[in-house]
Amino acid sequence: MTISSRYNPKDTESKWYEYWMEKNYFHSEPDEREPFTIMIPPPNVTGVLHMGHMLNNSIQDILIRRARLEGKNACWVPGMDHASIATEAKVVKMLREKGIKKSDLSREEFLKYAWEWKEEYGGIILDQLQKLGASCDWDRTYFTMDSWYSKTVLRVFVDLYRKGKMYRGLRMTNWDPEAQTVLSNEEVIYGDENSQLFHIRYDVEGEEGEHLIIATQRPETIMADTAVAVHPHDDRFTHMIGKKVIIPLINKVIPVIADTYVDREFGTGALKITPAHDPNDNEIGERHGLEVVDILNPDATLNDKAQILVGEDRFVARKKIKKLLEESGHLVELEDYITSVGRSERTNSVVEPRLTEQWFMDMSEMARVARNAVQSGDITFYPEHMWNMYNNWVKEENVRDWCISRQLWWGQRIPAWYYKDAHFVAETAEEALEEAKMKFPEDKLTMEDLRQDEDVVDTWFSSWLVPLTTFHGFESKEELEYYYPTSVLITGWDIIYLWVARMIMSGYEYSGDLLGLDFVMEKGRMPFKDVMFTGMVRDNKRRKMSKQLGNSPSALKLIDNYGADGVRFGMLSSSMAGNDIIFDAPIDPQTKTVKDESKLCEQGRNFCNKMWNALRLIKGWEVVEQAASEEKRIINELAHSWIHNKLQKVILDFENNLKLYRLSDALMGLYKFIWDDFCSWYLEMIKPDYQQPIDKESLSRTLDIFEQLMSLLHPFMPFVTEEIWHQLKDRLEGEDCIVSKAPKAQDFDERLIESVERAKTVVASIRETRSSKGLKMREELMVYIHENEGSKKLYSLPGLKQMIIKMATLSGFEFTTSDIENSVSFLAGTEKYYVELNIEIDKEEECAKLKKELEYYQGFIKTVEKKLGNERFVNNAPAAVVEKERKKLADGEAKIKSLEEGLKQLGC
RNA sequence: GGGCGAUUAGCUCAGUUGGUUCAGAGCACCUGCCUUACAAGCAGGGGGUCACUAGUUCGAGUCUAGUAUCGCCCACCA
Repeated sequence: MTISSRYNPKDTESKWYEYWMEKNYFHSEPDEREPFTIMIPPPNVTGVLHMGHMLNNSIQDILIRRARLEGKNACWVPGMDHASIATEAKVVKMLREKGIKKSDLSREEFLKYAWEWKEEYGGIILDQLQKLGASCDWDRTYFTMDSWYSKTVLRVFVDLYRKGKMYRGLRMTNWDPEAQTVLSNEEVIYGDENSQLFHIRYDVEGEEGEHLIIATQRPETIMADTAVAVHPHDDRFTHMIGKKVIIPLINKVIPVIADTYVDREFGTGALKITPAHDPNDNEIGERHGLEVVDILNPDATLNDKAQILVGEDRFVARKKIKKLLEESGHLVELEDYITSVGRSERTNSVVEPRLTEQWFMDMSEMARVARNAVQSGDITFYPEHMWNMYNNWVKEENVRDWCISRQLWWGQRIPAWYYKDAHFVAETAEEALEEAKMKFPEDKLTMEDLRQDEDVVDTWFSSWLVPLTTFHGFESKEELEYYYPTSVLITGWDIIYLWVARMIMSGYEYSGDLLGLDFVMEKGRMPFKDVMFTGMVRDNKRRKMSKQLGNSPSALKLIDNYGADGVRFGMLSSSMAGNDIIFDAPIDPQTKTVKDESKLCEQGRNFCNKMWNALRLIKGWEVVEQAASEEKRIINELAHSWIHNKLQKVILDFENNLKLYRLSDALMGLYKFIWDDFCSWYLEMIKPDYQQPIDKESLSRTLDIFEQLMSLLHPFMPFVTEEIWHQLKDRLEGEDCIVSKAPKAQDFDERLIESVERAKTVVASIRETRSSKGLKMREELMVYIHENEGSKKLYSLPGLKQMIIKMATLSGFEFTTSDIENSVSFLAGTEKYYVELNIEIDKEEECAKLKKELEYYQGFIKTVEKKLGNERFVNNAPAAVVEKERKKLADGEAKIKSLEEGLKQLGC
């Protein structure tokens, strides 16, 4: 049988994924085991797999698979977000390409198209996640507009309304005068445009010659001014505060007020306040109780409240008013100015800030609770410093009420119905009608009399319920009781407020009762125990990877090139919790596009190959009962107890790293152990001579170790480990790596590990000597070690000597009490070794080498002596630290002595 | 403007509670190897004033303050 020297990820990965699915290993049902639950941050239904998803979902898969190997009941719930804005935009675009305008469609017709689009194109990303190896419980896949999900969303809306947390209010929104609709922030595109700053004189009422000059870009709105503001500490204007000024042309009298919002450096230092037509002015107006005068019609022409230029378009009015102001002598100066202007993504017309009625949610109480949840330690953030960012969002002075309405069709329609001036909030139209009938008994209302709110709720108003909702609608309360709270949330810190904070709020607001479950959860109300934040994936210029910039390699092509395991390794090997990761994909110099290549992923692919070849080596051995010789037996014995003990140490580190979500460190620890210790040292130690068999015992121990390594590594690199797992031994039904028992750290013998590590440095030094003298690897050498108490003790460990002979290709390794002629010496620890050479030794070179080393140690003990000579150090430092320094001194002195002897012997 | 973070080798990053020869890993680079699992490999090697300045301390990559540079999030520029 021949196995290829290259591991083939392509066939292997699809084979095992199908196998796992067949065996239903990803599916979870409540049972007596401890649950381990993760909710996927639901990707947009329009999304395609990108680097950020790969990082985020690799991490989730690692934690889920690890939990499975620890014997927990692992449940990873996948889902999709309906993403109202993104999806609606996609559908509108698709319709436009077909020649259909959204405005020609009824709401129902449009939604029909949208659902068709969703069914056909939506959710590609979930298939792509499978390529990555994601072990989600696909039977539980949800969509935030599934009917049962929407039902919960509406129920929450109604409940909050009844608790008095939902209210209608005026808010500055972005108005598209051409489409005559409100736009969401995301639909407004800002860009710098040339403009003019008008300096206009406002005369003070009743004081001849006194005036203020304000600066504005929008002179056509002066008729809507209800105040002029200056900075309270601006010496130029303090005497004006409280006086009245006259708006030119219409001669309306308005007050001069003081507000710190005004920037003294900008313009003239005096700001006209137009609460109806500017968001900031609106806020200032609220602070000072100013009147709101709206002078614009929905189509952005001036209405009769403007008094002049009525019926003119806003931009026509601007030109005309310029002339009027010039004529009346109020236009003092005209300054060219560049300003950022928001335009509608849909019509490209300049967006007009406009006050409209919206639904709001009162956040003050919820924010307080959410703040406490993290502060009190109910929920832990990794890394910890994310608390600062979180706190900045939820602290009292920064919390703003949440504007829930969105002027879109795709989403949960706001469950509010209007009749006359009243509104009725209910889960169904029928209930709303009942309420309306009660209020207006004499009107004989029917459904046709009620008008439902046209808007839908913010997408986050559905996704903030993910942990609470997704276990409902499938089964019963047992599910929620069993899986909730979820174990950990993995998400990017960019949505810490939009999503994380709000899920915490909803978690504390609701227990099972709201969801139609007649119990209150006992385990706690938080939606998750830990939150692990991942960083953003950036390019080598530190820009966020995005489609628009074209700076991201294709996720799927990377998987094609390196295998999912290779890519997972690449993503994880450099990503500390919460830190951004720089993913350096090379640029093709000719096409200037990003290549689907990566050094990190290459390293992952090579790692797969390394393990694959270790497998090939082992599989190639013939087996016999007994070791070939006593010498071999003794080496194998040592090799095994060393690797076994060191493995325990590595597992201990691994477990600790996982506990703290230090996944990179956990992975790299295994990587180094497998590559260096297991492959380079252990396998070389026990490897039989060419075409010789191995003894049964050694082989079975080796297979056990290898098997344990696969089980440990499995969460990070699921495919290659499952493949090797099955190649190692004949497996029974259900005996698969994915459901194996991960080994737990046991006690280990630190001194044994140390002794072998020391021997490894001896081997390295001999190899270095060989290399520097230009000797061939296969040429056998004789090595002596100076006999003393320390060396005798070290080499009393059976097999150590034999191991060095084998690993360093020696003809012999003996104790000596005298110096060896014609040899090169080196120190390992405090022991002195001689490598006997059959060639002439360059004495000068040797001398120089020894002298350099001597100098180093002399300098070294000098600093140690200085430290120990410092009374304050000896008195203040812990005894253990002082003791260590003493040992350093003694060791250093011994080395110096030995080096000096060597120099003397060489005669230099 | 408000907030958060970063600066350690050519590149990407570790360095946990201040204390072993603590200055580290991977990649890249240099030298030598087609040695019998792996050239996607093996064996060796060079390379850093830990951004700067001051302070605390017996002792600072690690703690404090300030400076510089960079990055991000949010709000916005009349």
